[in-house]
Amino acid sequence: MLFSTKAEYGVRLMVELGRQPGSEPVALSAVAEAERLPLSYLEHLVAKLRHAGLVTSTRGAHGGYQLARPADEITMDEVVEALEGQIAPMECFHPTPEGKVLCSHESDGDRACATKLLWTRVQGGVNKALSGTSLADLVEFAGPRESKQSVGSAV
Amino acid sequence: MLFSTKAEYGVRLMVELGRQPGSEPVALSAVAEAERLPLSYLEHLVAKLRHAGLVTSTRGAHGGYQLARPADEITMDEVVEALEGQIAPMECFHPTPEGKVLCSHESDGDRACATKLLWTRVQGGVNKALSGTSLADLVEFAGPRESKQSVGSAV
DNA sequence: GGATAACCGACTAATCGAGTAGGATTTAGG
DNA sequence: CCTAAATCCTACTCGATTAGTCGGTTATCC
Repeated sequence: MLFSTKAEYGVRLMVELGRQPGSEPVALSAVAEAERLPLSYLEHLVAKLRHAGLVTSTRGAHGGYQLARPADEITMDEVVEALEGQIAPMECFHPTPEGKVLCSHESDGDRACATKLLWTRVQGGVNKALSGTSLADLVEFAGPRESKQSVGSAV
Repeated sequence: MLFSTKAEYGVRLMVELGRQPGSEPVALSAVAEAERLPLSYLEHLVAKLRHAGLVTSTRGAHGGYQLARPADEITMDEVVEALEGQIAPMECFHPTPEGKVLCSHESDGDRACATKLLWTRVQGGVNKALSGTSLADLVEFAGPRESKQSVGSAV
């Protein structure tokens, strides 16, 4: 598996927030029930999303969570990275702030790391998929609440 | 991390086999030494590659391993899948023999799984990167033995 | 003040990754 | 035939991570 249920649950949580029409916060317990996910586990995940600045919270009665930004300004690479940590195909892969890629094997001496080409391509593919998909895309795909719409194979 | 060191080590092992010029088998201990990897761990990995029909072995003294096919006929999706198992972004993702994708949440009743769109795109990106890269590409990228050639940033 | 809900940290069970260890089997060469 | 070199195979360990649970604290609305 490329990703764990943290990404899965967390994305579903975000979609659930994104499909809420109003501007009132929605309680985590409501999300947990709607998605049939354990509330106490969601608490951990939503904390990560909050620390990443993707959701805001209001405490106390009638409190809950909201998206920090409109859904079409949230890309899924932010979401998945907040939940799973740095997205790199391999342990030795350290993207620098300037966008370059360092491979810790590079200092091996006699040659460039043979696998670098492959992992670079894989990371490119994943990154493109994640950053090219917004939360709004998923909300639209999921359709309005309670109405199961037929979903074509166009992806 | 998307992949573990199983993929990393296994790919490096394959590259090492691919850069051997002759048709004689190379001993795993030679690969282990060249790549500075633990021999006993490589044994596990090469077993997976053998079961997948990617390498052949000859036992006994002067035995070792060889590629089962020319390097340009081996694509990296085969290699990585042999080492890591089915490449799916998420637990719930089950590709059918016909190439379609099933999501176990699909039976949730009230709607299609909201995350399906995202994981489908991610899988597409990874698959394209892996199946679009052959072992020969990596062998060429790594360059000939013992001569570190300058590697451009073109990827 | 009580109910509601976010927040926080500690704990747990199961699984997986990354090896190690030890042996059994096969084969080339002397 | 004997031995060294190799593949092959099973079992084991140790640590990290996943997927949670649990109990308690704080903040807020009514």
